[in-house]
Amino acid sequence: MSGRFSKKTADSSPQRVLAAFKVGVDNVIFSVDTTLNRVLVLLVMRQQEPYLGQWCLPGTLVRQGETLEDAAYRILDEKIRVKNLYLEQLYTFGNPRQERGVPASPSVRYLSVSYFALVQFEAAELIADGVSGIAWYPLDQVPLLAFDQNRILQYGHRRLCNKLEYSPVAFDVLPEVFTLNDLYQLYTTILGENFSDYSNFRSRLLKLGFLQDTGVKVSRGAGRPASLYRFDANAFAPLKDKPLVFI
Amino acid sequence: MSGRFSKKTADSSPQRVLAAFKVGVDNVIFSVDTTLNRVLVLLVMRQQEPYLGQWCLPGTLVRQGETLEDAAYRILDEKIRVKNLYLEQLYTFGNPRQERGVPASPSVRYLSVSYFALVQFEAAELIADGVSGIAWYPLDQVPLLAFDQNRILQYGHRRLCNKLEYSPVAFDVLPEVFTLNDLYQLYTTILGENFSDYSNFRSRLLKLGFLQDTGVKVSRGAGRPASLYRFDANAFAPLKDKPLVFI
DNA sequence: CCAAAAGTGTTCGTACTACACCCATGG
DNA sequence: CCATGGGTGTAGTACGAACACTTTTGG
Repeated sequence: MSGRFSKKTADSSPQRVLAAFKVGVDNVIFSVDTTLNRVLVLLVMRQQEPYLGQWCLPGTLVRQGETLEDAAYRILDEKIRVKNLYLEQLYTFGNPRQERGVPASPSVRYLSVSYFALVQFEAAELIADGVSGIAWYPLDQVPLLAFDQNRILQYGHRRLCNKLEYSPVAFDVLPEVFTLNDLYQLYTTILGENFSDYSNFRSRLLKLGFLQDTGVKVSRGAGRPASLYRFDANAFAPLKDKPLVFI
Repeated sequence: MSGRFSKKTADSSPQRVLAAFKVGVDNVIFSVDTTLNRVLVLLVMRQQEPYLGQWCLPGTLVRQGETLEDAAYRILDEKIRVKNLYLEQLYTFGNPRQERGVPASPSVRYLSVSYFALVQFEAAELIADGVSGIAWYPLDQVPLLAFDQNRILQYGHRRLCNKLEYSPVAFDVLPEVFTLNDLYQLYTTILGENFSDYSNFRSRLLKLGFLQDTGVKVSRGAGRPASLYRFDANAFAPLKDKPLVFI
């Protein structure tokens, strides 16, 4: 039997002490500032002990009658107003030594179900309630977070990169119409400069046929005007769960 | 603002009724019978109400001082003896209407953190404790499970297929040495016959260079004897998080 | 000798890479 | 007219799909 099972304490006494839980949802909310080429994550400042005054991920405890996803959307709604977004469950962390501010019952464990979200930076409007701090942090400048949440963030970042490669998340977070350069900027900002050549990225995506050229041109300063494209979800459907369409 | 946010009830009364939770871990444990070409999942029969006598995924409530992963391994240890296995967290389900047998406190919600496991079928030995039913079910013959767990199973099956394509899980569940046909059988059983031609599968994997030919030949009935190979984790390391090495 | 299983090789088409090059606009 | 960004084309290479073929065993 492998060493992995060393914890096995063949004790099967009928009643063992179960853990009692508070369940919270913590969101890793990303956005992308393509003009400054930065990936941003939304942080809030803690208003209570423990970790008072320290930055952390926006989170909440789950209420009665509320699904986990409900709770995740609720935090989002409390912190930012957005037009489009993508949200999905990320991972569940349940460190037994990590208790959260529930002073009345010190033996209650805190379980964190984390959600991953990607929102449109330009259209996102932070809701400052006057008291609490809230800010977009560039991913490479994130400080030490409360509750060891940097691990969650790291997890979320991996998910962000993967999602971009495998799924059409990008279009959930781009405007209705966009130039191919907008799309390319989003990809390079998240995946780094060396994921693909622009012209190759271009022709690969166009060949797949789910980007409709609207015919409308838009001029951004100097240079030839660019076509505006629209994502065609129907045309994309057959490519669902085909691997790696976007790299 | 999108319709997605219709739940937003601008009520921010300071104290809302938080949900209290029992947290359980439920395992989706797969194994592969390559001789009969079947993917199997481990089910146990419920011994208590609700859903008494109905099949379900092996699960447990999380105890004090125990991590989620601890709990997942504990269930495994209680149900089967295995040599090698792969285990990772799958998804967390928290339906607020789905209560679990905690009759003393009807308002306590049940939260299910599910884990995905893959074990070696040949070396797995089910632990029958005389009372409870336990069995490997072929994936296409799984009955209606308690607590709507078929959703979890479906989720686990998707993960199984993806894992096989992206990561070297297969080697966690094959013997130390194996023939290329053993490996191929594992893949076809899980992914279906039409994922790749044997000879192409062969040459692709060998070219990648993380399979060491031990030189030892093994003869299985008629036909030319096959070489036994060994997975070289070091040689594989540089291919980590390179996409789609196995398809 | 033949069937069965292991292993090798070949052909063909497609897809990615890395560029070079043309186009349209603002200053 | 030229710098700037948008867009097209091409040569070389690599790789996967399909399938023919050789090798080595047991009966």
